[in-house]
Amino acid sequence: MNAASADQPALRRSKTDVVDAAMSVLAENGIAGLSMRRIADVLDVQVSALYWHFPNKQALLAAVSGRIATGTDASHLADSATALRESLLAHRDGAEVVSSSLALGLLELSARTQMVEAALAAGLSDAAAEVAADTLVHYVIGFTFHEQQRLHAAVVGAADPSVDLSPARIAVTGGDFEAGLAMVVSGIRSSAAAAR
Amino acid sequence: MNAASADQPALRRSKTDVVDAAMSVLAENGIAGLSMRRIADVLDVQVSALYWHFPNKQALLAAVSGRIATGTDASHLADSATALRESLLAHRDGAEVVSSSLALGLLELSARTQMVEAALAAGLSDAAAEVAADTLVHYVIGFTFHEQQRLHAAVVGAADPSVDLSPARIAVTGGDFEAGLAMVVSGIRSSAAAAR
DNA sequence: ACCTGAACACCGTTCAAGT
DNA sequence: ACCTGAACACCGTTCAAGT
Repeated sequence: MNAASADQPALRRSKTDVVDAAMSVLAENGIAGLSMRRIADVLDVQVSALYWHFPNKQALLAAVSGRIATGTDASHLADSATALRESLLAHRDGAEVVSSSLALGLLELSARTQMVEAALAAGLSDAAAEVAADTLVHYVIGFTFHEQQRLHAAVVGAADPSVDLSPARIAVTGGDFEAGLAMVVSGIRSSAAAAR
Repeated sequence: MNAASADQPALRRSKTDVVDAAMSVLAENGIAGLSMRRIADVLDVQVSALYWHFPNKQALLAAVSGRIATGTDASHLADSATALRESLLAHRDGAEVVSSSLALGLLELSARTQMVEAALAAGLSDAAAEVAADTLVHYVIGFTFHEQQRLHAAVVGAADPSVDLSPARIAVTGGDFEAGLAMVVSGIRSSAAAAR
């Protein structure tokens, strides 16, 4: 017989376990299916148990956001932006999840910190570097959010049929991101040149 | 006695009436409180009646989005962006409502069309003009979305206390938008110069 | 310290039936 | 053509109570 017998009190879950479960629900069901009940099911626990670990759903979502937007090290503006975009793309609805936590002030983006440093190194003033970082973050999240919602709409078939979902158009998206990014970065650089 | 006596069959509602009701619920309760039941209450109608006018909530939201992002005429990139931003700011949670309809391909932005034209006039190629317009739209919506969620968080008190909500910081936001906008526009212009 | 069980006050959507 | 009434399958959150 096993040391853990069948009538043992149920094993304790950590905050980490709860976030793990949330990540797997997100991967399988997307943000629309990321409910407290489904997370509880994965953990084989009552919904109310989750509220011992997190005060509410938004706090749990903030922890999930932290898992999605992992720290990266990049010293150039474009590299930080690309790294942020890749971390968002690596998880279903990543941009939307991160966007909500960010807007509520529940998440600090390491990519943003890197962008501020890169902007300072490029010669921007403190205030301009903050603005530049926010501008880049907004661009990356906005673009990726839009892209991920369209991908999901394509799968579900909920989108307007006039939306162009042809493979050629989808494939081109990566290039569009980089083209727009180049414009934003060049604008940031020229604002440094203007201040010099 | 009035021509419309009390036992008359209830008066018919138009699609316009439904959207009107949705607009007033949005103004009073925000997007989180914009439920089909509340809209039905305003119209003094059963929830199911709304489904005769709109196939689902997203379609109704798209109509609401059309009301928010009203057509404007501007011939410069920065003017179109500012006009779009102002239309979003004029309605509670305007950026979030428009963002979701846009991502699902259920809304055409006249501001975006104007931006494409302005970019072409500035000398961009067709493809670059599309990218430029999308970049600007992402910037405007991302910035305004973030700003409106923070304003709401400030009212509700749901935000992290470390978030700086001092009047000075809030007042400075308008300037930050324009500073970031100037960077993006300058980047777009320089991409035209590079292609020349 | 961590969880159960049950309840509260909601959701969006469907559908037969009425006028 | 437009709406009612009722139901279905969900939500997030709270709270007394258990171990």
